[in-house]
Amino acid sequence: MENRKTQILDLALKLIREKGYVAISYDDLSKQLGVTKASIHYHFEKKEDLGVAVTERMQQNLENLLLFINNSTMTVEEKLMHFIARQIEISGEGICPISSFQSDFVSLPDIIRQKVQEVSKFELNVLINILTERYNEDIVQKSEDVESLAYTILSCIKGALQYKRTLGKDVLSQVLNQINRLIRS
Amino acid sequence: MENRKTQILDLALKLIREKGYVAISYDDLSKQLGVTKASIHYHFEKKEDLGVAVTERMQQNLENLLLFINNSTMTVEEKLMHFIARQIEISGEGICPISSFQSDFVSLPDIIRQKVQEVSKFELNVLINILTERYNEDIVQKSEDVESLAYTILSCIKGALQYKRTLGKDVLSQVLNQINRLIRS
DNA sequence: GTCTATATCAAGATAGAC
DNA sequence: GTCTATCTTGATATAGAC
Repeated sequence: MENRKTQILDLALKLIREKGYVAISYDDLSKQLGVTKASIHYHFEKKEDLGVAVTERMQQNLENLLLFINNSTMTVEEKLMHFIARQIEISGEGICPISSFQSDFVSLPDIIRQKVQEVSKFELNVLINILTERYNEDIVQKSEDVESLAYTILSCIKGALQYKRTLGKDVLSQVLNQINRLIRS
Repeated sequence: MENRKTQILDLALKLIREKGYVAISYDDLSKQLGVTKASIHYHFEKKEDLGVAVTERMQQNLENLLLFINNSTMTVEEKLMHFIARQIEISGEGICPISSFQSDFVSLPDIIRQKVQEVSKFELNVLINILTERYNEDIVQKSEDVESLAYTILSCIKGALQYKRTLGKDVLSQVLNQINRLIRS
């Protein structure tokens, strides 16, 4: 069943956002799906394989987002807000999966580490593209400024999603206001 | 030996920054210190006890920082930069221990979760104090603005420390530039 | 493709000697 | 205060039946 494989992947991604890659087990997955551990091992022989598949799903999600944004009639600012909204929306009760992998980074197998770096760079580039378009319309800025702005926006969002856990939900909306200040000034 | 206890605590804090609370084991600690697991269990009967002790150490570190800042002759901007520099300096090869606990949050025992929330709130207040002083000197701003600025600076720094792992070391300096923009505008 | 059963290993934890 | 030895549990992983 190709469907089951996707189902496992979806759940794994959700649990990684909630508990992290190191903390999730085949037992967690199997119980929540009502199948046995062995069944999951059939689809993803080793945990590493599951981890790699998850990063590929993340990459895919970002590519879909990029396509959607590029084919839309949104203004550049709307695109940026859409990008940010997606990050928040996807996270649900958890944090961004990239943050999750970053926290577990030294415990990850090499292959997963490489994949996470790839996804992370791709995500940065998606944001840089959006911001570059924005700055071409208005004030022309040095490309380094756009890059550092992209770094900052990503750091802010991901950091805020984590602070939500210890400081409460309103962290995000407040941080969004400050991001808007950065973009407009 | 009271010294051994501190030694364990120091190492635990370091390893939590590098690998996270869930990922570290009494085996890691004992091997690196050249003692047995049982010896560590003597000082911290359960892993939970070690986790709590680590959060108390974090709280202590923040209190020391606050004292140092309040008793110094630094300008407010220098205080802020000192605050940020400390966060970075402490992290070493890892991320901020608060971020680390936030990532592991749902896997933590209740007591540790509470402690982490306390430390997190205290850290926020230290930063708010610094910023409030700053804004009293210059433009008077609404207190909510100071709070949201504090949220944002914390999120930025912690997020950037994590992105360092996937995007490289220069993330931090670039983010710092943007934080300066936020403070001055 | 999913199951039962089992092997293997590491982790948290405890008992008791020194 | 540190040690050896041991228990228990949970996790990754594999073999083989259905």
